[in-house]
Amino acid sequence: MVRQKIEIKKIDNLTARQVTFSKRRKGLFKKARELSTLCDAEIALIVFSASGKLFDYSSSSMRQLIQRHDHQTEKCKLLRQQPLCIQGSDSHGVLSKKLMELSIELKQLEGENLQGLGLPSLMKLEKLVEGGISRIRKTKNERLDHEIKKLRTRELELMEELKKQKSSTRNAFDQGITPIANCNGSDTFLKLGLPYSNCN
Amino acid sequence: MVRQKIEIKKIDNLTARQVTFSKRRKGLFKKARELSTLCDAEIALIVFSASGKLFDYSSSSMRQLIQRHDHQTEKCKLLRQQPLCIQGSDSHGVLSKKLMELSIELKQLEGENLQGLGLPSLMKLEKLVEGGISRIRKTKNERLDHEIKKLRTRELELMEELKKQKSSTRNAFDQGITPIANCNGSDTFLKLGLPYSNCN
DNA sequence: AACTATTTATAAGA
DNA sequence: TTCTTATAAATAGTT
Repeated sequence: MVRQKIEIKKIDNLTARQVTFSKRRKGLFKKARELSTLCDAEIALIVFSASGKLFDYSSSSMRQLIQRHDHQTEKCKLLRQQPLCIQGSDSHGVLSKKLMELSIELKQLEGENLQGLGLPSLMKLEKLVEGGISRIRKTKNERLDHEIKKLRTRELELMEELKKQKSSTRNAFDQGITPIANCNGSDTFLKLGLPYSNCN
Repeated sequence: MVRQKIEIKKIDNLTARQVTFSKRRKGLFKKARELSTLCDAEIALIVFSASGKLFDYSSSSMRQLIQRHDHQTEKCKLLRQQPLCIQGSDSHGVLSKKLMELSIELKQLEGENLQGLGLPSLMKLEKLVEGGISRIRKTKNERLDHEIKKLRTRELELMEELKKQKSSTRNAFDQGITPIANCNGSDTFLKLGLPYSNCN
């Protein structure tokens, strides 16, 4: 790319490779920071050198970004990382302390770091999370309900339009077509949200 | 950086910001790929646009890279156990920001403040919390198992002692008393932990 | 680590 | 969005 254009393949010479790694790594991190700043993007960048040294950057919280990535990638498995690492801090340690408490609580809600808890705490936690999931499901189902209603309305509109066309033109659509929106009860979506409390 | 040098701060104009995001993102990913190839480095790159769209790259397995990163960062866990080792001031509001992020996440895991979330996010959240509760239940049941085993052992010990006393003193405990520890199977606690995945 | 000739990236405009 | 192009930025090879 400079004195001479180079081919993008592994650099044979160790020294040259190390030098290039150092230069380009710096460039890459700079570009990442710039993109984040300019475009209000959230960025996480993890680089391991060939020798295993770690370099990383994240525009906000690395663990939050990774979690968000896991969510998006549908792989929200059990492989979650440690509670947030704090670099700076406030003078009275109040925020740090609060932050740590929250991190721990969060991990525990996700079912991690439970070893320090006794049976009573575990039962309380279970109740809390049960409440949470039922609210999440409720909201999800409201959203589903809304979507389905919208689709049914749209379907009826389209049927109406078809019918008009049919009566005015007597065209090939002259067969009987009925909307599915009225075929089953209005509660299909509720079946997706049966509480599981009776399964415990 | 071209027709005119630009300042690295958030681009005001939405359209310009989107265009720049698209261009620079492409450039960033290219640089990441090149660095990985040229220098035999392991790289993970996660980018969320301001509108929440995910773009990612990893030179090998994203999961492995993240795990490796977590492992390297594990020393943070030790820091966490000494809350007062942190001093200085939160001049940039970084802590406050993280605190807020965490609070929101926590609330959402508890099934609160869900209004801003779309259907896909809600489903992912539900999955996450389901994973959490199953881990909480598993730990709780292990704890219960342990408690029950201890109690049974203790009961048998007491019965043994009673029997000894009975045979030696022929006292008022001369009625038939049998331990309950052997009355039901050893798996009572397992019934509390039935997976609920078939209840959805 | 510094230099610098070139390549590459990209801001603005179309 | 995509292309064009002038110019800024990055960087390969050298010192």
